[in-house]
Amino acid sequence: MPRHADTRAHIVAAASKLFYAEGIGRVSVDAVAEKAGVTKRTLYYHFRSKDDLIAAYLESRDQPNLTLMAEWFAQAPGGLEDKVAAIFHQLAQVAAHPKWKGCGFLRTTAELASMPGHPAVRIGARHKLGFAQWLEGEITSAGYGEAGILAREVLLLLDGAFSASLLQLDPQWFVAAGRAAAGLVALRRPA
Amino acid sequence: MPRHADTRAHIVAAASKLFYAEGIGRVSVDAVAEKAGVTKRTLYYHFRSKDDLIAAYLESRDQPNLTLMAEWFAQAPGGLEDKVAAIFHQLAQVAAHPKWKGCGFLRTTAELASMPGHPAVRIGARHKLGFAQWLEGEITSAGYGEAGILAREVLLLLDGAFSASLLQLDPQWFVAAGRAAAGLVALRRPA
DNA sequence: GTCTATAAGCCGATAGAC
DNA sequence: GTCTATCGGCTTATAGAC
Repeated sequence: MPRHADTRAHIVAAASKLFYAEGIGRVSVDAVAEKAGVTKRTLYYHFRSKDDLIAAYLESRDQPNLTLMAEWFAQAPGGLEDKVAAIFHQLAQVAAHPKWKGCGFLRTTAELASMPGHPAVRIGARHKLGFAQWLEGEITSAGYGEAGILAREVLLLLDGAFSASLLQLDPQWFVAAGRAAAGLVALRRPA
Repeated sequence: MPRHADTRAHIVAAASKLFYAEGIGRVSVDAVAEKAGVTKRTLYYHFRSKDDLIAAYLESRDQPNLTLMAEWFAQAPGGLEDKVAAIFHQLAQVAAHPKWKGCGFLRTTAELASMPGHPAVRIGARHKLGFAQWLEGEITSAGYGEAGILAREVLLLLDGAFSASLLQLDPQWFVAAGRAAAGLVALRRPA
């Protein structure tokens, strides 16, 4: 058990596992503290409130998730269509695991829909826009047109696939979404 | 206040308003009973548990929501592209209202992600598949090919737009999704 | 309308580093 | 000694159940 330096990081890691697995509303601060191996007092020393802890949870997943998708994209062979489709195919693999429970950003913001100004909602919104902006850059680099529109269309299909796969418990929705995304990309292929 | 016959329906109506506005986890059974004007005793006479009440909430929104979208589709002028796009444009209008909080089916099932067998999740899954099947029939009637695939692609864009509009608080995502959907439909236009 | 469990959040005290 | 990070226990509100 770390004594001071990375106690905060340990708490965030414990919170991430529980919040993702159960949903933020079903996880108590007591449960997070117990999982992290600290007392509630210590937890409240590092975080002002549960809401702050929720925001830290999403913040901690922002860059890792974007990096992972960027790696899938970069390592996929073929043209832009194939690289975009690769993100969906990798997600279909991930979604097949029993512990997969959809997109933590979407689920968390769905739970916080009645609190529009919540810091975690802002972080979720920024995360999704960050993905679209990164993808827009890749589309532009590949020489395709209407990069901004196209990147947003892919994001729509991605979030739709997160929702449908979770609801139907069927990762094949990612495959279907990937095909649709590749089709939309192909529509803008430069001459 | 109704005395016996449709007490159950009144409870469901009260629950629907509260669950949609606040999320199922943030609404207590007490709050539903008070809003419905019944005692908790009466509520537990009509529903075995809060989970049953949640399932009844989604069940009560299934047909009305499908009917509404079918009406938007039927009343829109133009070809299949225009009729599909009309659903998205109408939803953009609805999403502009301050009380709009996304799709109740998606938000509820997101909250219940850790309970895959929950009756409300099954109802949500059936609702979305019902939409896709209805749309598949319309696409087939219009003479377009690959109706099943196309209907699912439209559903993916629809659910993506629900997620993005809620997260970014921007109904324009429905317009963007509608354009993408119309594009995918046009790809399958019969010769 | 009462019961019991549990939620979020707060306070008094203290061990160890400098 | 002071300051930082920790702990155990406590308060108030509210949950679902009967």
